[in-house]
Amino acid sequence: MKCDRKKKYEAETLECERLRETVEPLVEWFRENQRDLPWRKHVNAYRVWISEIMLQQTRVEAVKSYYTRFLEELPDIKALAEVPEDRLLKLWEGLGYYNRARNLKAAAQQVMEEYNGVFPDTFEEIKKLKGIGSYTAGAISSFVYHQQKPAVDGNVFRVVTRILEDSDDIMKASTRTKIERMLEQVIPAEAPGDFNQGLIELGAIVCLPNGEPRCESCPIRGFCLACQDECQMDYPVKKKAKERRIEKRTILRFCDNEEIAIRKRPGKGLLAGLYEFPNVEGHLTQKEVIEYAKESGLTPVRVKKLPKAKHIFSHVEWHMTGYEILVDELEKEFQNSEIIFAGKKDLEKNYAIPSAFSAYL
DNA sequence: AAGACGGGGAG
DNA sequence: CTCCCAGTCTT
Repeated sequence: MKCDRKKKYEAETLECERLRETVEPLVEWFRENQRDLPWRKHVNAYRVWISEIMLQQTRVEAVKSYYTRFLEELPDIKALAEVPEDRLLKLWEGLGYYNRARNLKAAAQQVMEEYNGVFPDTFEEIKKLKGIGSYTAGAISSFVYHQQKPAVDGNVFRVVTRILEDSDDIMKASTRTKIERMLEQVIPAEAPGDFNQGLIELGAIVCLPNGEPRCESCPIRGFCLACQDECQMDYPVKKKAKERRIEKRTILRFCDNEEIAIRKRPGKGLLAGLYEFPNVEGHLTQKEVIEYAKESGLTPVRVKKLPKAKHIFSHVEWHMTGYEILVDELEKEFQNSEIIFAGKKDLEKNYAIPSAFSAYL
């Protein structure tokens, strides 16, 4: 009787053979049908790197304008390594997962110091850079340096699990490792980048995540088990996320006729380093808000209740209520050194405010 | 292995 | 509204 390990090995070998059949049609399809995207013109490591980081958890349409603006202002590694953090976060404002931006700068500094300003050209070296994990290292090393390394993102998970009717939970690290291991044996030496991008592009425009996939225009439907069995929607298998906790907060707009009070969030944690309106835990009453204002040294002229708002993060929900507290002369009255007074133009131009606060902006 | 970390689109 | 998307770092 065969041991378990051997059975698994043989199953994987068969799955590799199925995947191998998709290589040629997929590469050809990608070359014919790829979208015209800003980061696909004059390909180099810097441009691919920035685009891949921006594209993490973020849709192509949303990224386009950010990418163009980012590259105009920070056209190379040196410029990125030297950009002030507040300016960097302003360029990133609205994209979310702001640590991605901080990691970009840290990695740029790493490249300046450890690689003489030249982006490293092997998977192993690239992966050592801050913010670059298995996927992004695979993407850069295969798209730019033609290394035979897999780049498994959500699109690839979807495409591969459908081709193979693979029911492993894609949230498990072992599933990623397995798919990477299989793809590594399949990636063609002549076109590693086009094959990887073919899988990704197929997932983005044909093998769709929501709604019915467009199997009729899929170049590899003949090799797809899920398509044959019409069970595409059953893949990928993913364990349900746990429920979000709810946080009640009260947002406070302290303002006079010219300026409004903002403050910088802590350097770690949610929305780290971004700016916000002062806010407190819980839903305060008008009376409590006036009390809070007086404790801050203010003499409110008028207090107005603002509409409720909700903002959903991946792991927490903010249920917000707000007040506008009009003061005679904000800057003279406020006793708190952490508070910054910003005019309307100043706020728009110089401070990154996350969209969680947009209802009060 | 599990949790933290944003924001937006589709139905 | 509810569903979906899912890379990397930290713990």
